[in-house]
Amino acid sequence: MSPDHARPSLRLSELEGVVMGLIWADGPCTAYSVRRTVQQSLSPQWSGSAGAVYPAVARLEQRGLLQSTDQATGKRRSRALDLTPRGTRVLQAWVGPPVDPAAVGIPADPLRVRLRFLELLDPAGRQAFLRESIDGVEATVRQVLEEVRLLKRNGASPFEIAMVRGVLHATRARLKMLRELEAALHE
Amino acid sequence: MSPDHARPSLRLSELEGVVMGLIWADGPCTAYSVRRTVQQSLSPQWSGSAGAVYPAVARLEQRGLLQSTDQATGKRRSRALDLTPRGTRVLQAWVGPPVDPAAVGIPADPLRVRLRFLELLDPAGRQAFLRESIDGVEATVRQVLEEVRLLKRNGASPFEIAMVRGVLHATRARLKMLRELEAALHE
DNA sequence: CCGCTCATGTAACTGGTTACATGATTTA
DNA sequence: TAAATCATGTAACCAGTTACATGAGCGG
Repeated sequence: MSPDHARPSLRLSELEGVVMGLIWADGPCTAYSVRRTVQQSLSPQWSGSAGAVYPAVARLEQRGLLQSTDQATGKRRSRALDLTPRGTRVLQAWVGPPVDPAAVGIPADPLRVRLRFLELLDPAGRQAFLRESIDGVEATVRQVLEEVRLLKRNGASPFEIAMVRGVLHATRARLKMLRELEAALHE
Repeated sequence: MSPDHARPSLRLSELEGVVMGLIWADGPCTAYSVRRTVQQSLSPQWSGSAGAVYPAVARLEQRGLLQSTDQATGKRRSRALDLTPRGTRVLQAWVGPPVDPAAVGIPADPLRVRLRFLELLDPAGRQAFLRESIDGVEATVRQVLEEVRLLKRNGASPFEIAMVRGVLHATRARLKMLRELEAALHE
C-alpha cells in the first residue's frame, strides 16, 4: 500500500532509469550502444563511462530487471540486453505517475549558481562572464534548433520532439536570465 | 599558463563552490548556517546534510581557502568561517571567466528524461503524468513568483534577483514543454 | 523539565568519476 | 598494417547520501 517510491526494491537511480529507458527504446541492444548514446546525449550530465554503465547493467540484471542473450559472432563477445516483464513494470513506475517529487522540483543549474555570486568579480569580469556565457548558450540554442529540425525530418515520436523542445525552451530561459542581468547592470 | 579549470589544486566541486559563495555572501558565519541555507534553497539539489557540509568545510579549510575563528559563548562551541584571500581568488576563478564549459552546457532535468520515456505508459498513465507534473510545476511558478516579490521588497541585489528570475524562466520553460506535449497528444 | 533550535561532527554506504586493461573487427 | 571502432569489463577514488551521536542554550 505504500507508494512506489518508498519501496526500496523498486528504486532506480537516474542513470539506471535512463539505461533501462534506452534499452526499451532501442529494442534489444548492447551495453556498449547504451553507453554511446549516453555519451552523445545533448545534456552531458553523465560521462557515459564504462565504469558507470557496465556496473549499472550488472546491478539491473541481478535484480531481474534486465535479461541478456549471447550475440557473439565468431570470437567477438556481445550481449544483447532486453527488459524483463518485471523490468518494464519497474521502469513504468520510475517514470510515474506518481511523479517523483524530486523530478518535479526545480532542477540544478550550475550557471545560475555562478550568476548568484557574480558580484564577487570586478565589472570587467562580470562583463566577460556574461559575454562568454551568452555566446555559449546562444550556440547551444542554434545546435538544439538543428537537432529539432533533424528529429522532425526523421519522423520522431512526439515524445522525442517534446524532450528536445524542452531543452530548447530551457536554454532560451537561461539566455533570458543572462540578458536580464546584463540589462540590469547597464542601468 | 594552463587555464584555471585544468589546475587540480584550484578545482572546487559544485557544493564546495556554493559553500564558499554563501560564506562570502553572508560574511563570517558558521557551517551550521551555511547548511541551513543549502537545505532551504529553492532547488533541492543537495540535502544540505551534515555529512556533506562539514566534510566540505574541513577540506576547504585544509586547503587554506577558509579560515575559522572561535566564536564559542560559554560552553557552546561555534566556529565562524571566512574566506582567506586565496579562497576569494579561487572562488572568483570558480565563478569564471573562463566559464566552466560544463556550467554552460545543457543542465540535467529529471522531468524531461521521464517525458522522453512517457510512451511506455498507457494513454491514461500519460495523461495522469502530465496532469500531475503540470500541477506541480505550476505550483512552483507561484512559489517562485512570491519569492521574487519578497526579494524585490527586501532590496535584494540585481544578482539575487537575476538568479531567482532565472528559476522562474526555467520553470515556465518546463511548463511550456509539458503543455506542448499535452497538446500534441490531443491531436 | 521537555522539546526545539543551535552547533558540531562521524560511520557506513552508494553511485558516480577517471584511468586502465584486453581483445576482435573494420576501415583508411 | 595501423588506427579507429566495437565490446567487455575492473580498480582506485571521491563526494555525495542517510542515519546516528553528542551536547549547550532557550522558551513554554
